[in-house]
Amino acid sequence: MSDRILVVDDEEQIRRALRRALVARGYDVEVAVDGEDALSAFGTFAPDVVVLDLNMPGIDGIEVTHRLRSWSSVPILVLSVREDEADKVRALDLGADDYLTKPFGVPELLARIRALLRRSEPSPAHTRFAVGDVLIDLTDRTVRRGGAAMHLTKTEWSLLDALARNPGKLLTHGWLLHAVWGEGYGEDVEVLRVFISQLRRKVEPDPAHPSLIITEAGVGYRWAQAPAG
Amino acid sequence: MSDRILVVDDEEQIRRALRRALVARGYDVEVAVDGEDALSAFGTFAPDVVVLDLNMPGIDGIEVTHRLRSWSSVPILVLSVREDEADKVRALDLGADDYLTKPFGVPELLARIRALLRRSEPSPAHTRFAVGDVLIDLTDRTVRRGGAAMHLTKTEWSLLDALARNPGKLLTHGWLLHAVWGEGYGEDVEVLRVFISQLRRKVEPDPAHPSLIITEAGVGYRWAQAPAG
DNA sequence: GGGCAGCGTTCGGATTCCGTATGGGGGACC
DNA sequence: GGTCCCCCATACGGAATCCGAACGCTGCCC
Repeated sequence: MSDRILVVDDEEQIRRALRRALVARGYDVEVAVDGEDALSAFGTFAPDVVVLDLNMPGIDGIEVTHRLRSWSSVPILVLSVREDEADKVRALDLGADDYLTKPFGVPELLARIRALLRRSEPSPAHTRFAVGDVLIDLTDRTVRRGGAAMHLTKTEWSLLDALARNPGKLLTHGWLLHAVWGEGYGEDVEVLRVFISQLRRKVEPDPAHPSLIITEAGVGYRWAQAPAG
Repeated sequence: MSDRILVVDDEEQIRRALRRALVARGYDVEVAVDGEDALSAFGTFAPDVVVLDLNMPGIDGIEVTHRLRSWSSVPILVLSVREDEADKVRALDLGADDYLTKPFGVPELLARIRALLRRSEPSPAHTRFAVGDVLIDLTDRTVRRGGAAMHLTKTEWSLLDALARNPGKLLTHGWLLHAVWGEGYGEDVEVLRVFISQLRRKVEPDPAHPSLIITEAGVGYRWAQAPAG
C-alpha cells in the first residue's frame, strides 16, 4: 500500500515535474490546479500528505491551509517563493507543518515528505521521549537525565509540552508565544529565546549543539525527536 | 477480550470517524452524543478508557470529568481546541489523564490510548515506602520514624494518600484540593500549603529539606519516592 | 570589510509564590 | 461545661520565578 500525495500548484510545469518525481519514487499522486480543486480532491483522494503552493489565483494556499486545518490534521508541506516570506509564516501559523522555498531540489522535497510520513506513523506512545540519557514523560510531567530528576518551571514545561506534542512540525514564534503565554504576548521573540535557551540547558544532551530543539532562523523552532517507547 | 472505549463528542462527523478508526483497531467502542448520554453510557458499558470532548452543549466535558472522577478512576483522554487552554487545565486538575488538541491525527489518538491502557494495567499496589528512618504503610495507615509511631490526622492522611498513590506524577494544586477537600474548595492554595507543611514535619526525614514531597512552584506538588517493599 | 539582522546567553530587579508560626473557632468526648 | 484536638484563616520573611535589557556571536548583503 503506497502513500498518497496530493500536489497543488497552478503551474503546469511544476505539477508535471513533481508528479513524475513522486510517481517514480512509488507514491500514489493526485494533482490539483487551484484551491477549489484541491479541496474537492482532498475529499475523494484522502491523501497522506499535501504539497501545497501558496501563490495561486482564487482560493490561495493560505486559505486552503486554513480550511483543511479546521477538520483535518493531514501533514501539509507548503511551497513558496523567497519573496513571500510573510505568507510562509502565515501558513505555518495556521497549521502547515513545514515549508520549502522555490526553487528547490527534488531530493530535498522527497526527504521532507518522508519526514512528514514518518511522523504520522503509529508509534508506541506519543507521551514519552528518550534521547541520549534524557527521558521525558508528558503525562507525569517528568524529565530525567541519567536517572536524576530535572526540575522544570511552569513556563519551561509549558514550552516543552507545546514543542513535544508536535514532533517534527515547524512551530512559528507567534504560535509558540500564543501556546505558552496566551494572548497579548504578540511577537515578543526575546522572551521566547530566553526560555528556549533555559530549556535546552535542562533537556538537551549537549546544549551547545541542540539536537532536540532545532531553530529555524526567522521562523520558529522544531522538536526534532520522534516519540519512543 | 478487547479493551472498551467510550467516545463522547457532540459532532456527528467526529463520532463516526473515531468509531471507525477504533473499531478497525480491534477496540470495543460505544459512543455518546453529550454529557448526560456519556454518564449513563458509562454505567452500562464500563469502558477502560473515555475519550471526551470538552466543548459540548448541556453537561460539558469539564462537568463529566468532575462527576466521573467522584467515583471512578477510569483513564480520561480529553479533546480540546487550542483556544480553550483554560478548560484543558481545569479538566486536568479535575483528574483527566491526558489531552489532545483538535485537529489531531488518528495515529496519535491511538498511541495515546495505548499509553493510557498500559498505564492503567494492574499496578503492583505498592503501598509501602521507606526513606531514611521513616516507614510509611498506606494500607495499615501507619507511619513510623525510628520505630516510634507517628499520629496523622484524617486530612493529613488523605493528603499523604493522594500524593503517594501517584508516585512521580506532578499533581496540581487544583487536583490535590479536589482529591482531599472535595468540591467547593476551589483554588484555596493556602490551606494546602499549611497541610503540606504539617505533613512534611511528620513524614520527611529532614523537613527543612524535603526529599519526599517536592514542590513545583506555581503548579503543585510531587511525591518523589518510588514505592519499596 | 562594514553594517545589519537574528540568535544565544547572562544578569539581576520586580514580582509572585512558598513555608511556617500563630491563634480563633468548632466539634467530640468526658 | 470543660478540655482536647483538629481545621483552616491570616501574616510575614524568604525563596523561586519571570522577563526586560545588554552583550557577543554568526552569517548575509551591500
